[in-house]
Amino acid sequence: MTQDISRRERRIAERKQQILEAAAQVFAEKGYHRATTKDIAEAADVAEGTIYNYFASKDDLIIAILGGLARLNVQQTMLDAALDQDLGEFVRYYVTERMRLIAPYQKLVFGVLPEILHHEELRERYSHEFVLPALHMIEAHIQQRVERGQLRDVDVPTLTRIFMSILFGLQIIVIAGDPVSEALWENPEQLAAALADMVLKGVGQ
Amino acid sequence: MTQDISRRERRIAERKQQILEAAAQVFAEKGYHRATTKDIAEAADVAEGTIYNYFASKDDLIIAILGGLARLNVQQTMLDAALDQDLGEFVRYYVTERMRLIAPYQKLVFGVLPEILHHEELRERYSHEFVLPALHMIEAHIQQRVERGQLRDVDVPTLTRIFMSILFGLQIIVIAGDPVSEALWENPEQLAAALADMVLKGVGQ
Amino acid sequence: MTQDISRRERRIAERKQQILEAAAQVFAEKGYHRATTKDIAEAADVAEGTIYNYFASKDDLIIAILGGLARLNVQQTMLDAALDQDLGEFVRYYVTERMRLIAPYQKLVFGVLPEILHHEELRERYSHEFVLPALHMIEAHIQQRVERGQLRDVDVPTLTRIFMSILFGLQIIVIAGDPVSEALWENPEQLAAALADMVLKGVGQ
Amino acid sequence: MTQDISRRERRIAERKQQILEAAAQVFAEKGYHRATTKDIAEAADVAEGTIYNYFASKDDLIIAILGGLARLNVQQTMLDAALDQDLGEFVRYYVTERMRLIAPYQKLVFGVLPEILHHEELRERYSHEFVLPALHMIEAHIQQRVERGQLRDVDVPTLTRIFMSILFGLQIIVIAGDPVSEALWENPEQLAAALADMVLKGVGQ
DNA sequence: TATGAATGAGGTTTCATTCAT
DNA sequence: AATGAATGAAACCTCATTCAT
Repeated sequence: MTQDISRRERRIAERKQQILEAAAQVFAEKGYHRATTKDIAEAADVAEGTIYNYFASKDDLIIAILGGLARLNVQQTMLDAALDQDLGEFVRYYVTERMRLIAPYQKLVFGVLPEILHHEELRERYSHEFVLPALHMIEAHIQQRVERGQLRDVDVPTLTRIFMSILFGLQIIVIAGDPVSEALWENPEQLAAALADMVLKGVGQ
Repeated sequence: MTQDISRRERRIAERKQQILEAAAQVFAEKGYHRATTKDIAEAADVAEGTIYNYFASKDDLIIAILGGLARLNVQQTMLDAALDQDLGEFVRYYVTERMRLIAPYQKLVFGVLPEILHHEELRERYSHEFVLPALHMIEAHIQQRVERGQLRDVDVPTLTRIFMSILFGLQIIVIAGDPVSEALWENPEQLAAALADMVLKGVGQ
Repeated sequence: MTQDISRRERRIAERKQQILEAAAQVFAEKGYHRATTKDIAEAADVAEGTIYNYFASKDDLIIAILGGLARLNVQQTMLDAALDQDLGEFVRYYVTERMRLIAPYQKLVFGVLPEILHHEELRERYSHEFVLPALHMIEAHIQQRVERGQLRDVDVPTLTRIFMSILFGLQIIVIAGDPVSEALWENPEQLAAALADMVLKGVGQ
Repeated sequence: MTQDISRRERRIAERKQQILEAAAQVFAEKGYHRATTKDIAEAADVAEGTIYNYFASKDDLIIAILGGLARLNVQQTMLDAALDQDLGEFVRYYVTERMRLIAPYQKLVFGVLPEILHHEELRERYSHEFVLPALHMIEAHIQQRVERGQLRDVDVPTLTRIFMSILFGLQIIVIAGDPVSEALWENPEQLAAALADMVLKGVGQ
């Protein structure tokens, strides 16, 4: 009996996931507004009406996708564990890890971003569940390293934003169609190494 | 007679501009797809039909806006003139200048970005008229400074992308709703100084 | 299961037919351009959007109607079977039959004719699926009768066109509002008899 | 003074004619509904607004064109003069003459026909000013020949309709795209001869 | 629960007509 | 009288959502 319920719940969860993945794929491909519920239904191999048995509306799909994205942030535990790596090693590790996690969702993010940004509630959620946690986690981590004397005396909040900006910004340049950035993006280790080198040592003579 | 023609041409140009600005404003506010031609007409204080006396379609409005954005890039002449500034001074100057130019168009850019990215022709244009020129100009400038021995031996294309990523990426974080980044964004000089400091000297001990 | 599919297919076919008949009626009544999709939807007693579940566009409705008209041509088998009738009997039979078939579609034809004639693809189809088959069938039939020595030595293609012109042309005069022609049109047998008499014997002294 | 007025009137008449011819040409080419007032203005080399200084509406253009068509009918005087020709000669003459007159207006007629047919007032006018006069004139003429004993005893009204149907109907077949009919249409004399031969002698053995 | 046809609000676009210049 | 930009009604069509099966 309890098992029946849990099996049922699992089936529901699976179906939700199936539809969600289809939606994510179609949003990534066409952008939110150009993606129709028909497209999504076809990609999920269900009928259009079925979508509405699992999600209240098309907007609801974005919200659910956003929830999935939130889980993409590098885990706090990983960061804690990484405290013992030296700074360069850590930067290389973090950049590589983050790119590995984010890369598959690049197009999706840009497919739904405008929708998120122009939708009060969604922007709040995106901000609080995805962007700010990532910022704060890395900010705290940097702060700890500063306290351990591994960085020279810089403004930690500013450094955090600059550091994260690189990762976010590179996505834009890649998507905008710069082949050099695309090549960088496809070699996470190499990029991570260059980034670590420049960020740590600076580029001045 | 010739005056009549030029007056007429000027009036047409002014009207185009009026509609374009209204469209830009509405796109910035609502995003391309949520912005209706009705909205644009109201913002421009003309009838809906009038839009089509000046632009062939709603898409055409984006194309025209994109054309306007292309003119936003820091001019080559500015860069050439800046070659004699020392490196730190230059970074501060460039960042400040670019932020000053781009800032008013931030929301607009994110309002139309998804449309651009999912529209073959538009993406090409955006890429070739806006993103790549900015990259190549600054890349050439950096290369010249490398040749003058002002930078240590770094990979110029990579440095260029990293540097520009910071500027593009910061926009995302600001728009995503991080108050710290917003504060940074609103003090271009301060941000420019911090950025120059970190980029040149690095953050390592 | 298979029954379900066939039932579904039948329902779809029926709905298509329902919409098509409504469109035909409205086109006949108002002409293609004055007929709006709203009119058609009302005549079919469905919502406007429903039309587009069955037809890709308003143009598509004409194409479908044209397909229906193509089936209106007197069948080849009928003509073959009629070879043994004597000439006068045959003319009377053919004229009667053709009028009976065409009459209900007169107004429809003239409602969509201009659209067809000014639309490259439609004109081709109308020509190849409706006009030319009718011409060629009757031409071949006449040729056979010539070979059987039932007609004096006339130019068969020319005779064919003249003969068919009478039928097509009478429609125009009827629609143009000549009461005498209308009376003729409403008594197919009488018209057929007169026509057969004149065509066979001529009107000269 | 009076001359001024008449000169002015002549200028107005000329301008009306210029616009009318442009409209006729565009209607013939595109059909009434696909022809825009912009098209007509361009073809007439005037501004769109100018059309409305001479015609009350787009519909008004059709009415005026119809008036021009009415003058196309073979003149009564010509028919009277032809009474002395023998029957075959007359048929050849009439057919040739009518084709010569009508041919240039074929496409125009089919461009505006549906509009005429679905417009109460226009259909009336087309009928009373163009179709019926032609029918009645030729009917009266045939009647006279019957009385002179040149035709065997046929029903004159019916013969008239059949005869005129050939001419109207051939237009349809030509426009519908039958190459044989097109060839016939382009050799009025030959067609007239064949027609006269068949109509007079019949095609039976 | 799954389906997919039906819905209709609302979008973009066209174009006959008006009217200030 | 001529112009052509402005107008806005109305057209065609799309698509998120509903609901009977």
